[in-house]
Amino acid sequence: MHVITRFPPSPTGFFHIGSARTALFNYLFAKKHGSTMHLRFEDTDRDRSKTEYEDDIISGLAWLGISYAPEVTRQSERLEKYRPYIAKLLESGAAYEAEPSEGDPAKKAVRFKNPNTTITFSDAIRGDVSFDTTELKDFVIAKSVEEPLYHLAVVIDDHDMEITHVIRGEDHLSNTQRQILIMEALGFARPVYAHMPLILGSDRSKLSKRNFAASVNDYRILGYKPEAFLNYLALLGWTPPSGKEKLSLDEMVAEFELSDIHKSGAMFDMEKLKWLNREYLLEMPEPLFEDEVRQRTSTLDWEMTKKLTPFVRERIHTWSDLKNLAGEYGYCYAPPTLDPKEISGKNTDAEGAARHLEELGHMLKTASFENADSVKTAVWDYATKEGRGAVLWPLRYALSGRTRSLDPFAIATILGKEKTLKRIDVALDILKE
RNA sequence: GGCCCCAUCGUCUAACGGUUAGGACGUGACUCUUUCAAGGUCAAAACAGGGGUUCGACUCCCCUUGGGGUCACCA
Repeated sequence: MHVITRFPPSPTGFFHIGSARTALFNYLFAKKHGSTMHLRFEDTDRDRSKTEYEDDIISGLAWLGISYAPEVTRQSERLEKYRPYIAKLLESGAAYEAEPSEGDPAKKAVRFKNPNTTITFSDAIRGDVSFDTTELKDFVIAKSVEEPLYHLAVVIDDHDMEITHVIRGEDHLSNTQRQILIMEALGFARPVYAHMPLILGSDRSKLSKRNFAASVNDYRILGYKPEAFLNYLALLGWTPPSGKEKLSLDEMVAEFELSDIHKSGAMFDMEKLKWLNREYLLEMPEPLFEDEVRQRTSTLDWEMTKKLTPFVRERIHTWSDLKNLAGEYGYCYAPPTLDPKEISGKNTDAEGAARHLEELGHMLKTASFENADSVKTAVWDYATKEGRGAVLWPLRYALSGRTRSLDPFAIATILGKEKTLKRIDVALDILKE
């Protein structure tokens, strides 16, 4: 099948997650058919269009790994291309110059002469859809003979770019009738339409720019991996035939079909995104993961953070969970302040805690600190004999100064033998006071 | 309000006339366990309502209800 798709954002706001999914599906479909997607900025509204928004969209696409044909088009740069078509419509009587333009009284707006018919088109996702165009009246298609408006520009661009499939949000469903009307007046062939369901906010309404984290860039800042975010986006409104929930971009391409896109809107569930992101974090190769952690914790002592990393890896969902590292695992970076009342825990008393810590100190002096297991092996029999709670709580507390922390074997491994023994001594001194 | 689209657990979804209506996230319990997580096991949780069609409807048709979109010289 011959396929050419396009992603036509209007640079009037930051890259929205709904737009990102539209881009993704257009990319997937094109790629699936050995074709490419075209990026086209719909910036006929010069007042609202900003280059900073273009930049945001471009960098967002790059972040997500969605590629497109190298030649990017802008409607603002194609103004002269539209003129002959407007002239043609005027000439054939399909359109006429009407009242003065709102912005400029010297110019006349161009209205499309509505034939008042019924337009029926077949949507790849929804089947046949019909509209009676009568209520559209004679709608305006250009501010003047040289300033086309959205519907006209889209139709001409899609024709010139030989777009075969228009995959866009459901919010464009009722726009389609206008565009088909123009298309027919111009004698253009119809593309295949596919109107995707909308991504809904937690109140089930359209995810607007006012909603929290509606921009792609928000997710980069929140510390999500682009692969995970993209994967989640794909799942909102599409289920691959394999039923897989975790799939790479290439796997998506292989499985993608328009007919598998859903019809109804889907709420964005941050919790599931977090879960998926953790899955991606967990499967990262060790060196890559360490590298990311290092870059994101540059203010901390890397020697220590590096040792902490394997334990942290199990516990984070997004990179931003790393922000709390110094707080959450402060005891790794600096000796804790101990509360004498907390040292013993609830399974023993101060006397017992002191006895156990003393004994643990002896055992750990000759133990291997190679890894958490080796530390565990050194003290496990003793702890089991004396009561694990009675032995291990004082140890863990002596090392962390926290009622909640990593397990004592992990902490000991991270700290190393010297610091571990030192902290046990400190705790003992406090107990003896 | 007119027009259009949509309707399965709280959420994302599977089912394409015949299933104890399945899975995932989340939630709860239990387990593991020195704490907190993670892990393991189990559980609760849905076909919006009403009519048809059919031997048989989550699946097909109609109506109602509900939700959403759209009605610019924005895109």
